[in-house]
Amino acid sequence: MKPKSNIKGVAKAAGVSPMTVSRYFNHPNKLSPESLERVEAAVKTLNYVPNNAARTLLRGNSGTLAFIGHVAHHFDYTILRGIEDHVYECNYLLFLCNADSARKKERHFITGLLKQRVDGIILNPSYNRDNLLVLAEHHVPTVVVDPKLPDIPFDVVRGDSYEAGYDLTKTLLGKGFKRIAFIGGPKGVTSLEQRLGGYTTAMKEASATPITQLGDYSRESGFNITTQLFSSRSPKIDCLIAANGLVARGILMALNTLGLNHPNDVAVAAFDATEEYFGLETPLAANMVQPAYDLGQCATQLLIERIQGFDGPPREKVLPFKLVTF
Amino acid sequence: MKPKSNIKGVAKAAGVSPMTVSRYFNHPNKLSPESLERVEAAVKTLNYVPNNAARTLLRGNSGTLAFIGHVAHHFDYTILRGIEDHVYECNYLLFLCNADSARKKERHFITGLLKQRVDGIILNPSYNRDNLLVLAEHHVPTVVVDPKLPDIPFDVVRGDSYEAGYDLTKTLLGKGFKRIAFIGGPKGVTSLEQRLGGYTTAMKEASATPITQLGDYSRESGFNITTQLFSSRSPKIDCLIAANGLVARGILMALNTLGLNHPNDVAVAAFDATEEYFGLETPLAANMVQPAYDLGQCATQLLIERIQGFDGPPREKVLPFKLVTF
DNA sequence: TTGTATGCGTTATCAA
DNA sequence: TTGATAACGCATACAA
Repeated sequence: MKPKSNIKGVAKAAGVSPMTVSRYFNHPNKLSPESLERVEAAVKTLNYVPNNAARTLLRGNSGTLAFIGHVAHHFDYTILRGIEDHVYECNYLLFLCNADSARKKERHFITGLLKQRVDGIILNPSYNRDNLLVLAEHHVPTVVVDPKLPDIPFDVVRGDSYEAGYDLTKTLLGKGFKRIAFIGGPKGVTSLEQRLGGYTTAMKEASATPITQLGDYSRESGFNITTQLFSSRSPKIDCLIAANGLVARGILMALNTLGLNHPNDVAVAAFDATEEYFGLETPLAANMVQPAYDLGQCATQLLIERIQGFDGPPREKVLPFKLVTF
Repeated sequence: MKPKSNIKGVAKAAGVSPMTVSRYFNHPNKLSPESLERVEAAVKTLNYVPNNAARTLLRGNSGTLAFIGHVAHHFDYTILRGIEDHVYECNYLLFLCNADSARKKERHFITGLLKQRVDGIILNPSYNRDNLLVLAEHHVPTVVVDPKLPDIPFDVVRGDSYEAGYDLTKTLLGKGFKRIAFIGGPKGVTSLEQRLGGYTTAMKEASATPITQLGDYSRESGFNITTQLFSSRSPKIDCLIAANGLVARGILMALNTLGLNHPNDVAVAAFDATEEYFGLETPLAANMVQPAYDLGQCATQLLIERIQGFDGPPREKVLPFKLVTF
């Protein structure tokens, strides 16, 4: 019968006490060279891997983090990559929890993660305040990226949506466009309202009339709104701002169908239109992009500070958008 | 001093024994209605959440699965979604381990997951046989999706690449194309070699000469190969098969630069060109797509069967591609 | 249906 | 530098 692959078995094989083996993994510098060597050999022959469950039980933390969100667009995945890379550097493992913006699914994940004694959570879109409260009650360090709701009792990382809306509109006005419409995106979502605010302000400053047609973030939304917009009235609209890349795609399809040419008849600009969405033939008039990867990295950074004991009031990191061309 | 939020504290608050609380979570049907109610109340007031670490320690399994891979393209992410959804249904939590095809990173994740006593692993591209052996040594149930290497001692799920290559080529020949070239994709990778095999066979059956220019899966690869191909000689090539969506994009860019028109001068077809990569203006001549989501689901299914005790020899599931148009 | 005793693998604490 | 002991929270086996 071969010895069990636990700390005791290794200790016996190495001729030392279990504590020495434990120290081999946790404070190897506190061991004599001889002990070090003997334990190393025993570990190798027994193929021993420490059992994190025992450690978690004892210490109350598991060495794991989690991302709860709704990875639907390329933008979300880029945030996730930023998180992943930083999590990796900090030697944690990451749970991926795609809650699909469904309250029940999100709750399911939260419960599961609490059971696992996850050390911290990065939360992307959540429209549900009560799920956030559960996290607060259990004192799980939590950081929210790109929040959909205002007044959240956690650290928050987001893009500067107001400024982005303002700057994008200014840019377009500067290019000579006069009748600029804002298309798509869900009503009531903080970041979108802020972009809209920036757009509206910039338009008014230019004595232009804001034209907004909200919807959601889908291609269909862009397609339908555009189709309606150009068939109901005979608008003098010369530029459309898409709420995101998918909406832009829908807009382009609609213009195509309508026999209108981008950029000659109507120019299309967008927020967060990532490289993957656009071909060579139709560069956008302008494209204001959130630093998605940085958002992820920054969120992870804040989270780890919390885990390491930072106990100040909720922080808010606001990162600037970038004007991107391709 | 408030009672600790463990099974004992709940037991005391509910006036029952710890075992009754344990049963409340694991075999609630074996409790009297009264006990059930009292425990439920105590759990609620104490905000108690079971500690999975203790359970893992006792049972040896953690209720977690992991995906190790390299999520770079939309295709990979679709596989991941298939995995995620099935994992969710089966009530596991999923670790996301983006190893970026780096041997060292992959090994790091494997070690970490072993420590966590992960119940099973789904492995995507791995070019490293020794990492696979580590998994085998530790008897972690493992399933490989879309393997890059042949002869792997685990369950495997993959697309029928040979048939896909054959069928796609036949389709194009059937459309009247004669001089069809195969562009991009890395040499030595099983699935690509198989596509190539199918392509070659179909070409030979039609008494046509195969023309292949491998590279990798990047847009640059498609761009460069195409540029070279059409400047070095004056080919009578009338159709290009791109190894994937990014390569196709590169090809289209190159043709554009060369002043050649798709589909009139040279038609472009592809494998795995997903919706996101293409606009309205340039539908592909043909597009042979792996059922990525299904691959993920199937892999998860096989994995869970292994976890539940299935102990047969390695299985291989081969799913058919689909011819997709948009 | 309920309860008691025991042990899972590890590490904090204290002692040597 | 090393070791003995106890404790982390839970569920299995058994007893009542």
